[in-house]
Amino acid sequence: MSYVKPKPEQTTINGEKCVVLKHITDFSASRVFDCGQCFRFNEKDGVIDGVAMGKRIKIKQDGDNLYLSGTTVAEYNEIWEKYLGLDEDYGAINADVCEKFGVYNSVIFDAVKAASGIRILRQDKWETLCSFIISQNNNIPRIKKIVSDMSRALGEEFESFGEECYAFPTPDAILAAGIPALNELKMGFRSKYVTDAAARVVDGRVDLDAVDNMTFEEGEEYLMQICGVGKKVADCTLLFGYHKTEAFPVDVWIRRVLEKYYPDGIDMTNLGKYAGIAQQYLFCYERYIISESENEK
DNA sequence: CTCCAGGCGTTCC
DNA sequence: GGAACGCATGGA
Repeated sequence: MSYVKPKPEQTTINGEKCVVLKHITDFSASRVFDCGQCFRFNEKDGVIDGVAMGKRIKIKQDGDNLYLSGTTVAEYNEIWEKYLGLDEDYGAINADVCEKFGVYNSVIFDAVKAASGIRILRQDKWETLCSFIISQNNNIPRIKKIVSDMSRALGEEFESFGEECYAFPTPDAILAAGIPALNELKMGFRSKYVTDAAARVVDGRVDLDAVDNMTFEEGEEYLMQICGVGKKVADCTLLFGYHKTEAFPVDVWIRRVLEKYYPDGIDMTNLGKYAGIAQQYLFCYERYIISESENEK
């Protein structure tokens, strides 16, 4: 049975116009935005609120209904369907992940189950690269604070829902602000890395659109020319910013999870085109299941 | 106080 | 080629 993409409809809740998607499957809004792939959304009173693609959007999930306010059906079709990954058949992807890793590999099986509902967002390339440079040797709440502060300080201002909002800063704005301005945002040693990335994009030494046509390995090598971009940052950028779903930064950190169960190591080659998605499931498995069970001790 | 957080560059062997 | 170390910052 083939996947039927959810169809957006205009509706109204509490007098407010919004877009509704009915009968969505394999989608958990709270997990999608809390799983560490995206740093500009926050959940409050069941509403996920943030800025992406230069626009403010509020998202509320009620069972298999998904409500998007601050947008229109036309804009959903143009931007948010792909951004949210609602154009993809995650039932099939998850089956593929389990098959490639082996259904008898209990870690992956449990991870897919634990991470059920997570989708890989198709985020802006520059925002993804910059955010994951900031992520290094840092924790998610502080990454979110720095990204938020930087957007407020250097991003283009616009109004939404009667509030001032800020787009993610352009490379030009960051380069113009300079390292001292980034230091004031408490970026620490990452200030020079973000500046180097911005400078390379501005002067054309790095063409982020050129990565679209590269293989995963070519994209890795290309992005790693930026000072402060190693394998981990490059892989996360390729996965979340370019949707190159085979990206798998296993050498850097995910092995930690697997070694708990496979002290002798497991074969990480030929994991298929969704290895990056499996990687994110493992990250969430640790974030939501392992960490929580350790907290209970 | 120390340890850690979605790492990376440098230095040294 | 890989191990050890420093790096800014803030929370636990």
